[in-house]
Amino acid sequence: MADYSNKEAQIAVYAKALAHPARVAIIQLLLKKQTCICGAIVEELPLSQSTVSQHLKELKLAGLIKGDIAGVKTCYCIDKVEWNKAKKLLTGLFSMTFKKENCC
Amino acid sequence: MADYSNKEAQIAVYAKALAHPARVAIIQLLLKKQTCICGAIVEELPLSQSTVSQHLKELKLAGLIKGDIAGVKTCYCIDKVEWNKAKKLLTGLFSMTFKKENCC
DNA sequence: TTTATTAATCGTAAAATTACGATTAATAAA
DNA sequence: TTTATTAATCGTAATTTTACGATTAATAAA
Repeated sequence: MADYSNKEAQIAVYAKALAHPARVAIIQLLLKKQTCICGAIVEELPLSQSTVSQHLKELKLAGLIKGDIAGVKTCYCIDKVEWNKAKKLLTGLFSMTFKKENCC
Repeated sequence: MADYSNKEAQIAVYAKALAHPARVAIIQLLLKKQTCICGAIVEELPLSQSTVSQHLKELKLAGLIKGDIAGVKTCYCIDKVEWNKAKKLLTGLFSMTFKKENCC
């Protein structure tokens, strides 16, 4: 009956950001690669430039990444502070202990 | 250009399941509570019975929970095996190390 | 200055999500 | 058997997401 907690809402925001394989792929790319130029990301994905741009926008909206315009190109990278918040919340959820054996 | 990996796709499936505060709340409830009767879950959420049922269906579809019909009621609980798979994939993603300092 | 490159945004269509009330099917209780 | 309870499903409307091509704005290169 009560409303959701901030924590629950924020977990949902981060989870939603990772709720599409393209965005998961982008995040992994940014974690691994030396470069984070938008064009390179587009090349790695089976999607058009505009669609990739949209996914980048969503990740940016959730706070997980940030973009830095460098001339004609844009350099993306993980926002470490926000990423660690997400890590804390998500791993926190998954590290909760089961209070009882399954009832089902 | 290539397609997504199974891993990326599966991470997205689990993340999508957690991409709504109501479903995060349900999962937390099932992790904490002694009881997991559908009616009790409905009472805890600011949503109608049918909407909660829909969210339960989505969580079940992602594999994270299972339901056991017990007479007129239905008892829900976390699917531990699947939950641990999700835990492994998600915490795996978040434990990836940064290969370089931020470029932005 | 003109041309090319890069990435964001616009416009749009199709599909998916979210929410609800109403109905249904199944079991339990009277 | 009749009535009540529970939860799934149906039907539906509103919103959001996803995807693309086309256009735009900005910078770089010729």
